[in-house]
Amino acid sequence: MKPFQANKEEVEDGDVRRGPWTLEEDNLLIQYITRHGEGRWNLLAKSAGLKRTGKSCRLRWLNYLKPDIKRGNLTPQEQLMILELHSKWGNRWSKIAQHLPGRTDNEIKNYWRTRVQKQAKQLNMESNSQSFVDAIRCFYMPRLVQKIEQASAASSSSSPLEITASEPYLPARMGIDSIDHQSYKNYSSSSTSFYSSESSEVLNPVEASNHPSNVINVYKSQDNWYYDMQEIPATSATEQCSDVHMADHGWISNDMADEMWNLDGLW
DNA sequence: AACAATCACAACCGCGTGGGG
DNA sequence: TCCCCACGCGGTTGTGATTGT
Repeated sequence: MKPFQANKEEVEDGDVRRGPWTLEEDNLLIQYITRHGEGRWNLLAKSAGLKRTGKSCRLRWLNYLKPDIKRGNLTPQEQLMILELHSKWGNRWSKIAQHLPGRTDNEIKNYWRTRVQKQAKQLNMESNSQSFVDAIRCFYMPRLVQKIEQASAASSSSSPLEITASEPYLPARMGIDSIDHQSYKNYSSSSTSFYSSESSEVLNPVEASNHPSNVINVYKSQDNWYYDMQEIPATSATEQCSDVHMADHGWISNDMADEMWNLDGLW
């Protein structure tokens, strides 16, 4: 949907307008908030001369007009962050959005519904099922990390290396028969930590009771996200994502691994 | 080229919460 | 304590764009 486009479906219910915002309305809202600030949305709507509800004004501002809104596709880093945080917090979109500067809860929610839930559907899984959570952790998240690494490698000539990993993170293809456990073990579900630049604190420290040293640290500096993948001892178990573990869950198969792989382009 | 199906995302809706009177 | 209001959150819907047939 293009912004600022007048729409024949626009509705005026009494004195309240609904539907897509016009450029004129956007300008009114921006000008008013620039002068008077946010808040008191119902009053703001009236005072600004907008025939909109306060709710509508607030939503338009927060999700679209606010200056620090970041537009464009989510980066692999951001996608990884969303997957990780959602696995922790569920549909707490606002809370998740707090850790993705410039991204709104609405945007994250839409991403989840259109991309992630689609994956679940195609795999005949419930998006909130443990099986799908495992699928995300064991297939998609490592692949995102791989993407991040590749992007980092591609840009390393012009900028400092942002991601540290001593070896290829995953085998090029990860069918169930070809899993390279030694390289795959570097990512484990229960041990990912995120850091914020503002506070330098661990945002969601998850104690990995079984694999305490298997960690990907994610932190932000300026406008860039950084990943710090710590090596883990060779003796660490790989049960989180091993074929044995998956078999225990009763959902993995060669076919499914292939199917997951074929869906890779959708991400 | 035309139509249908699907995607992406802006916008709306209902509900819960908290503060003030 | 109750009521009202503002606000914020999560779920859902609507619609233009894109892709497939």
